[in-house]
Amino acid sequence: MESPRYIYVVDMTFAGASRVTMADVARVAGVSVMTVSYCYNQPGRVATRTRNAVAQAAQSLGYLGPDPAARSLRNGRTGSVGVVLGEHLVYAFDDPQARQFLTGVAAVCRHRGVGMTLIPTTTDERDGARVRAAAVDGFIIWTTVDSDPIIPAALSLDKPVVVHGGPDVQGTHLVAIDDRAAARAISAAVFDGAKRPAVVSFPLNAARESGLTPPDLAEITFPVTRNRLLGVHDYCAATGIDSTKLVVAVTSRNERATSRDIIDTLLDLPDPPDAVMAMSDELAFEVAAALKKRDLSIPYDVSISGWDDSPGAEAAGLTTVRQSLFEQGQQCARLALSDDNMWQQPAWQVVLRQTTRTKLDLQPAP
Amino acid sequence: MESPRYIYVVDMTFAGASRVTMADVARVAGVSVMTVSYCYNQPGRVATRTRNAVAQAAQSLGYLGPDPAARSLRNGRTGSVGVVLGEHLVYAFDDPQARQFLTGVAAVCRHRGVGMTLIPTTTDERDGARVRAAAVDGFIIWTTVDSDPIIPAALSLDKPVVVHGGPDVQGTHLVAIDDRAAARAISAAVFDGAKRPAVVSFPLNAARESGLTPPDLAEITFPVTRNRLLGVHDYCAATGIDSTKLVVAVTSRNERATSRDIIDTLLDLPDPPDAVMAMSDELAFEVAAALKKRDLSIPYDVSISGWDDSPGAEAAGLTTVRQSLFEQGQQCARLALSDDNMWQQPAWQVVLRQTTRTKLDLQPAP
DNA sequence: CTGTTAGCGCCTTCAC
DNA sequence: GTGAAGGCGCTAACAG
Repeated sequence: MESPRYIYVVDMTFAGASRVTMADVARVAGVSVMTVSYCYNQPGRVATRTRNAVAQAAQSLGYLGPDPAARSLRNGRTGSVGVVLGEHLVYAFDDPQARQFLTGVAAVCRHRGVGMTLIPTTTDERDGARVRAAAVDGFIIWTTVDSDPIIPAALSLDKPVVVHGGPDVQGTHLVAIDDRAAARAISAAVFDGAKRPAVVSFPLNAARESGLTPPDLAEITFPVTRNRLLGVHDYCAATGIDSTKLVVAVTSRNERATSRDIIDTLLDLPDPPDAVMAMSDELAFEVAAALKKRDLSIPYDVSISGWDDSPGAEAAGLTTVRQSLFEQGQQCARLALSDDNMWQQPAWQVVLRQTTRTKLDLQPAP
Repeated sequence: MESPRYIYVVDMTFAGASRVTMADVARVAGVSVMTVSYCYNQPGRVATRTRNAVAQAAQSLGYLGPDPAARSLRNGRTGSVGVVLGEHLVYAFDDPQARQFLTGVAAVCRHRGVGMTLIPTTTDERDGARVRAAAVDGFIIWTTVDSDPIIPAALSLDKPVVVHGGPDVQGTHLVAIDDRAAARAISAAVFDGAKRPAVVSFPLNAARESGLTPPDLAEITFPVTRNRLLGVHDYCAATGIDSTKLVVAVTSRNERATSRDIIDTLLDLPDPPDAVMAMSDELAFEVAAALKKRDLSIPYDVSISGWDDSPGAEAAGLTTVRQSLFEQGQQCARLALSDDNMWQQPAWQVVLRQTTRTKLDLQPAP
């Protein structure tokens, strides 16, 4: 003997509602199906009396409006933007950058009354299918590797595809600051006068191996990481630093606990750095904590810089690259909803505070 | 003159793909439409040769798999769970509790390969329509007020509805700890020996007015807030404390910065509290900071307790109610996907640390 | 293992 | 201001 899975409110307004269709409402109201459809989609077109009759019929039957699946089959819109966070999904809510970005996306979605669908991926070959099977009107892809197959998969659907961070693929919109220029500028702030510059870097590629790597640009497939390292090299080239001597500590994740080991390794080198450019404020905070533990002063023994100017950077006096992930999230959402043709590259700015020694003015050229 | 909105990869595999249907593939492969459908949905059922022929036809036409809208119109499933965070949506990613919860939901979704659709609401009368218009297989509703209309709206669709926190509505699944019992237990820990107990509370209702309110239970429509205050009253009743003398500082949001003013007001009362039960660890941290600013010692001048045992509580030595929002998120997701009939109420536990003076054993009865 | 039939619930198109 | 026809792309149910 089976018992019902759910117990419904007895009110007939709601019972079994999902099986009621426009046709039922039309029959009860004594009008055609089209009239019911108009009542929901172009109410101005329907006579007030008719509209009331339809409303009453709908109410008495517990009809609750057009079915979303049928509607989107018919008109091709789903009312949701897809957001692909990659393997990242499960810890996206812990990453301050991803959070600010998602908040920006959410703000636009809420304003427009559209949903945001987080699409899970797992780095296996079924990801393309999952992306294509998502009922969304456009895609936002959180920073990924150069030839991530989900990008062509998303592109194949004839819907807007917006990539945040990178890579820059033909047919997509790229929303990202000029990481290379910003890296060059922040290098000037943090490496000014340094003898032994070092970088604490995001992962190089999907393998996410941590290590003290000499920067082999060829194996870097995360565009953000690559562009920032290129910017550092630009600075080295311009100032006569031998960039092959640059130490790059690569973390496997943008998270303090995860990066602790490699940062310790970096600071305990026989010839430890006297200036550290970190690719995020989080990582910079961890470097600062590690320096404090070693009784090294910032910026006199070691100057450090972060990236993002996240909440907390100001209080910590951290020199950093300011950018608004929130605004970038908003921009991505607008582009994914085809609601913004006025593309402009997001702004960035070097914010000089107390963790670096330089007094130079390091803003980007206008 | 119009220029094309997107530039597509020239590869014909992808161009204009979205207009290719199963019928086209069937024609080219020389089979029926059903066979193509089987190839995608029950490949084991199709002969290898046929399957290859279909795959080749699909490839040559640039067919990329079944259209999600058509598929869900037909079979009634969408492959996504809806999550309603209320007005909360835009700052949900800042709230540590909501984040842990969402991470739990995301973990299950990723495992099952289903998406999670965040449904925006704005507290206007169109919310019901927005909820119903979401193409999802089930709803998860983040803690809300007693008679939030989105609950009947979601219920009317004949899909599983899971409410986290509260309210407990017939026909929905409720996932929440026994807040009342837990509040009584944590009260025993934090108020033990106190002369002037106080509570720093979540909002009472959707108005979210901050204030130093005498606890009028009738106006409280957030079940979580109500249950926790009831638990405090239970404790008062059992120990002979006059609960009308209990001071309740109500915050408008579970966030440190927002709650600062009311906490200052509370601590600067002519007769300030000597024990504070806060409804979250965040709020407790803010209380601790405010006490420190006043050079009051914890727990000797003032004992305090938090709620959730979030990361950070242990390091701070905070006495708190431990619960796993992550597991609760997982449970909600499973229920929303009709994948879990083994419902059991989530566990909680009082964790005694250094911010309270009591040494009693305060675990829940088995 | 493959095909036929019959819609899913709605909205575009075109008539009146 | 309203209605009739037709089909969006797919799959459940049932043959064979």
